[in-house]
Amino acid sequence: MNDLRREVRKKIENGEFNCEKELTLSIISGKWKITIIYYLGTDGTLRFSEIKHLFPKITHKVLTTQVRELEEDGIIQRRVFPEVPPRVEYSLTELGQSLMPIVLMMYEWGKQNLKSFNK
Amino acid sequence: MNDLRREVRKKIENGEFNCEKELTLSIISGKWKITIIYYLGTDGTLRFSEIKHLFPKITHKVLTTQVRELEEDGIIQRRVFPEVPPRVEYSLTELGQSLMPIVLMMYEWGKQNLKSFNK
DNA sequence: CTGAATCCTATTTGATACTG
DNA sequence: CAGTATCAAATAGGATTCAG
Repeated sequence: MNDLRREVRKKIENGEFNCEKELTLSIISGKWKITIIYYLGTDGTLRFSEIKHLFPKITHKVLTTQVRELEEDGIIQRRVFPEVPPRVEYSLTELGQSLMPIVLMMYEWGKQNLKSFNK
Repeated sequence: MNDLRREVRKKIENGEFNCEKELTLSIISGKWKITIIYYLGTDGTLRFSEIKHLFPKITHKVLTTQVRELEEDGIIQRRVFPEVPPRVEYSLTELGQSLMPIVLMMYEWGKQNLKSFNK
């Protein structure tokens, strides 16, 4: 769905309208992004390895690209500690924080409607 | 991103937790879905051709699959009128209506943060 | 520990043409 | 008008390996 990301940014540059919802969607779309945002929003700060631990099935590379895109979008902050071995901590930016209400609402909606989908 | 759709449904069947947010995301993910939901939520009922008209660039086939998936997820209702030429009208179900606050929030967030992304 | 580079595959979207 | 079928293109996600 990163097609959306690029496409929406292009639309914005061109001053096209009607892409506000797509903008928001394009940011949180990605198999792990909302959950990453959710955890960072509730836990505060997490190391790369801690996030990786939260998703047993995520690949190293995939996590890297997901956080990188979120960083590009200004949603999360990446702080590198010049140590050996390296330590990298991620946290929500203010912009990312402002996304939390939406994420929480999605969480609530999902919780309330889980049964409907459990055939 | 319909990979998510299938995957989340499987998780739900297996009684796995922590997929509430993904459930919500999996429903609205898709290049045109939130916008379709948005229009149906504000305009009420729309014919297939009317929706198609709203998205000059959408393909016949793609629109078909998007509405079909939304229908499968119980978000929209499809009413077929046995006429010639055929008429098919789409509208939000109650479940779909309950999604509107989220869609509207995404709209607002996008509107307020458009500038941040317009470098 | 974090992450970069490759390579590979499944999925999604799109183009096009055909049907009742 | 609405929908289907087929085929092609793009890309997101994953497996694996190497590096500082």
